[in-house]
Amino acid sequence: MPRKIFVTTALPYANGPFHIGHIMEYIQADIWVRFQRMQGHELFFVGADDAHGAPIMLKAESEGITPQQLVARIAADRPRYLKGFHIGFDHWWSTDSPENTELSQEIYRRLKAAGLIYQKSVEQFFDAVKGMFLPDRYIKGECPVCHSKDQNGDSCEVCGSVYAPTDLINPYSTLSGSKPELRSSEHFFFRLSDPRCVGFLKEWLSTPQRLQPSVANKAREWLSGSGEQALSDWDISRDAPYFGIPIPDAPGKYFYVWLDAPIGYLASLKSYFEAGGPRTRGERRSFEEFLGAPDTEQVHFIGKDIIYFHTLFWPAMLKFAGAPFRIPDHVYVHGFITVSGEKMSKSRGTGISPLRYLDVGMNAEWLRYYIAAKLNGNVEDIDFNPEDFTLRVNSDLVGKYVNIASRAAAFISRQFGGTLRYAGDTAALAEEARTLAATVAECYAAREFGRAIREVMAYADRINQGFDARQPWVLAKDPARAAELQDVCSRALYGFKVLSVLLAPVLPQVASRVARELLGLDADFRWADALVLPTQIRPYKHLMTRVEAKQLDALFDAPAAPAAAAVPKPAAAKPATAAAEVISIDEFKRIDLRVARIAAAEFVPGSDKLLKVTVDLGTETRTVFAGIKGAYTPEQLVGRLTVIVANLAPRKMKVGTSEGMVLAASGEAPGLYLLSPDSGATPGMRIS
RNA sequence: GGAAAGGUAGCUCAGCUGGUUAGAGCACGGCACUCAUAAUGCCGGGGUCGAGGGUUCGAGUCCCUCCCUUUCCA
Repeated sequence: MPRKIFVTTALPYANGPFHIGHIMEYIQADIWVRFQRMQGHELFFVGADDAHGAPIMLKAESEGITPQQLVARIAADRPRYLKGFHIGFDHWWSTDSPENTELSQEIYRRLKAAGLIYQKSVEQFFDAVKGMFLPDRYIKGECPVCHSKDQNGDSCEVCGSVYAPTDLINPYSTLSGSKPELRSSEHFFFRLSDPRCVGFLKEWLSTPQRLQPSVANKAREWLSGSGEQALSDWDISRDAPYFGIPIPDAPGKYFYVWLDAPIGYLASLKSYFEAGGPRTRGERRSFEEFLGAPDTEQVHFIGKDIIYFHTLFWPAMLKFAGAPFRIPDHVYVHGFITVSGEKMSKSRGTGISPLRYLDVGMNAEWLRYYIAAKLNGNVEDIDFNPEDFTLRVNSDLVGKYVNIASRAAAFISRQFGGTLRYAGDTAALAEEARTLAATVAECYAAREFGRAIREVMAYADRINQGFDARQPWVLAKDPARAAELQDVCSRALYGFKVLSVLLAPVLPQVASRVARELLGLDADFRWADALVLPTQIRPYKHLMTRVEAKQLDALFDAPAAPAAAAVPKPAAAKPATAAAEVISIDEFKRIDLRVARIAAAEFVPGSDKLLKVTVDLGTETRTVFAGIKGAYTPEQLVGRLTVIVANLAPRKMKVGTSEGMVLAASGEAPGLYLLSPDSGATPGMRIS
C-alpha cells in the first residue's frame, strides 16, 4: 500500500532571501521526499512564505512600500533558488493568502468553542510617536542588573541576565527613539496550560518514532516545568497596526504571526488542491477529505530553533480544532549549518550565499551530496568546510562514482556496440545489490543520509576493486577473451546503475541522465530499478566535473560584509577595498547626504547600465541617472527609501542631466547593493 | 544560572546493549597500473579515543569531577 504523506519545511520569513540554512533544510526534505517517491509512495511537498508580523510591516514601511509589495518582491526570487538546487516543492504559497485567513479564523473559532481561548488585559510598552505597541525586539535600554547601555528588551548581552522589557532602565523605542509608555490592552490567549492540552501533548510526545528522542525530551521538559518554568498560556493576539489576519469579532486585533504561520502549511496544501495539482496526480479527494483521512501522514521538517512551536502549540491547536485537521505524525528536527566552523550570521552577511554559489557556476548536486554526506537523523549542527567539500566531492563523486561509468563504458561502446552481456552466474551480483538497496533504504527513511552515503561509497570502492582485479585493459588486447572483457564491464556498469539509483534522491539530475541518456530508459529511476541488470548502453557522456579551487575563491571572496564599522583584518585588506585617505569631519560635512524616496524609475533607451530615477527629497524632486540597471529593475526600486548625494554638481550625460547620485555598495565581485535608511526615516532628512 | 548536545588520526566522521592489537574516507609516503575528462588498486606511517578519578577480570563505550565548543531557556 503506498503511503500518502504530506510534507512541509519551515516557512521562511519573507523579509529577505533564502540563506544557506534554508537551502540545507530544503535539501534534506527534498532527498527524503524523492526517496519516498522512488519507493512508490505518494507525497505532497509544499512550502510557503511566512509573510506576516511587525518586522515585515516595518521594513516595508521603511522602504516606502506596502507589506504585500515587499513580500511579493521576496517571493519573486524564490523559484531561482528552488530550481537551482533541484528542490522539488509541488507548491509554494504564502501565509498572506485567502486560504490562510480562512483556515486560521476557522481554527481559532473552533479553539474558542472548545473553551481554550480567553482574554486578559496586558500592559506593554507603547510607542506614542509610531502609534503602536512595541515588540520586545524594538525596545532597548539600560540593563537593570549591570547597567550596560543599549541592551535588548529581553536579555543583556553583557551580563547575560534575562528580564522583561519593563525592567529596563530608561527604555527607548528603536523605531522612533522616543520613551515608550506603558499602556494596557486586551489580549487573546490560547490556554496551553489546560489539562486537556497537557494531557494530550504528553501522550503525543510519547508516541514512539514520532519525534527524535532528544526533541521529545526537551518538549517534555517544557511541558512539565513548574514555578518559574511552568508552562504558560500563549498570547496569540496583536494590536493594530499589524500586518496579519484579523481576529474574528475583535476589531483592531490580529493574530500573532506565529499563530497563522504553521497554518500556512495547510493553506499551501489547500491552495495546491484548489489549483488542481493533486488531481493531475490521481488524487481525487478534496483537500478536506485528504487531510482528514486516517491513513494520511503529516510530516514537518524544521530547524531546532522552532521546536517549541511545533511540538507544543501546533499539535495542540490541531488536536482541539478537530477534524479534518490532524495532529502531526512526525516533526523531524535538524541542526544548523556553520561555515568553516563559524555560525552563519544574516546581519553580517557571513556564510554562503546560495545564489552566489549558483552564479559562480558551482554544481547544485555537489552541495546536495556534501550536505547529504554529513546529515544524520539527530539534531546536530553540520559544518561546511571548503577544503573538505572539494576533497569529498571530487574523490567520491568524480573519482569513484562517475569514473566507473567512464572507464567501463568505453570498452562496451567501442568493442561491443553498446551491448552488455554477463558471463556466468549473476545471482550473487543481484543479491548484493538487493541487500545494499535494503540497507540504504532504511538509512534514507530514517534520515541517516550520511550512513546511506557511506554504504553507497563503500560499494563504489568494491566495484572499482573488482574492476581492477580483472584488468580489463589487458583483456582488451586479446580477442579470444572478449567475452570476459564484456562481462567485467557489464558488471561494473550494473554496479554503476545501482549506485545511480541509490544516489538518485541526492543527485536527481545526474541520476536522470544516467537513466535516460546512458541506459536509454524513458523514465527516471524507481528504487526497484536497482535490481534490474541493464543490457544496453549508449555512448558515455561525461556526467560531472570536479570542484575547482577558483570557484570556491569566487564563492567566498564575495564582499558580502558591509564595508562600514568592523576593523578589517590586516591580511584581508586588499588594495581595491582599502580605506581611502583620512578626512576631517568638516570635509565630510561638505557632502550633503539626504534620505530620498524613489518616486519613479525607468529604463534608459540605449543604455545597458543606467536607470533614470526620480527621487523625492521631501521639498523637491530630482532626476538622477544611476548605474544600477544590472542589479535592480525599476519595479524593485519604486517606493523605496535610499540615500543620495544632494549637493553633487549636476552632470550632463548623453541621455540627460543627472542631479545627484544614488549611493550603493559594491566590491570586487559582481553585485550592487543600494543603501536604505532604517525604519522611521523620511525623505529630505540629512544624514550625518 | 538551569538544561542539552558534542569533544576519537592532519581533515570529515563511524564505533550498537563495555570484551581480542581503536576503524573508514580524504590528505600524506611508497609501489603497481594505464581502461577512465589523472581517474584506480595495493602497502604503509600516523591516535595515551578532552583531562583526572572510580566501577569492572576488562572501558572510547558505565559512574563522578573538571576543562573546552555549540545550542536552547518560548
